[in-house]
Amino acid sequence: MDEALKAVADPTRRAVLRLVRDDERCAGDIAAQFPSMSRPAVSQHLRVLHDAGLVAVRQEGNRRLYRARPEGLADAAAFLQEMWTDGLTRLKAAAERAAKEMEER
Amino acid sequence: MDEALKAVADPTRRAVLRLVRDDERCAGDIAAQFPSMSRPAVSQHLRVLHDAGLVAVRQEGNRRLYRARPEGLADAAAFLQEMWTDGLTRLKAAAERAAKEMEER
DNA sequence: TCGATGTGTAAGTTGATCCTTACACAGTTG
DNA sequence: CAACTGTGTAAGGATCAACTTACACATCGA
Repeated sequence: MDEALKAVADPTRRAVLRLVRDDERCAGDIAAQFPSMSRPAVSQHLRVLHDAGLVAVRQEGNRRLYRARPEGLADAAAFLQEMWTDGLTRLKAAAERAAKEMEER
Repeated sequence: MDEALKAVADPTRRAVLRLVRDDERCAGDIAAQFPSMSRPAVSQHLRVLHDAGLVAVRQEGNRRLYRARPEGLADAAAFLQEMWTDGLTRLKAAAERAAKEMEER
């Protein structure tokens, strides 16, 4: 989970994930979306995503096709859900308690 | 959002967030939960969390009281929601299409 | 006012990240 | 077989991240 969150904390990698979420894409195709950085840099980002279990690879002839593996985000999503949703619920409850107290004076 | 995800990618900081999710706690109290690392180290983690908007601080006399700020996770949670929930939906749909194709042969 | 308490900040070390260029290598095509 | 394509890996540099110890400061209590 650590690895997944760290992987997703980088904006380039998030963009890559969005690219391969709907369609399988080959490495060069992905790299072409990032003209500001070298192809090996993108290749390394793909490696990080793969090591974190966030993408799957499939070789087809000469190319490597990547696609997103949403399951890899399960734990990270669970944590954020816990902290965010539940946290907001508690915040709201606390705010309501506070409002009530104000009223009672 | 970058900052929030990076902050949350560290296991110590996630533990800190859990600690201050329900109750306000003072810095020393928090640091005491991590006997394996120095107090300044925890103080620095608190700074990172604060800079990322994930905790709020309040001074009370001598101590500083921290509490979680779930709103700070909004964007990060939205991204994971998008990648994870939607991604799984798509995966499921794809699997069903594949099953149908198998059947039709 | 003075010592004790609670915390943040400075400086420095070590290891991780991110990117670049150069290179290696398999598969495709003529 | 030879040149071409598509991609990963190696090596190195610049920056960042996570600690540690030492220190600075404000507040509290006698």
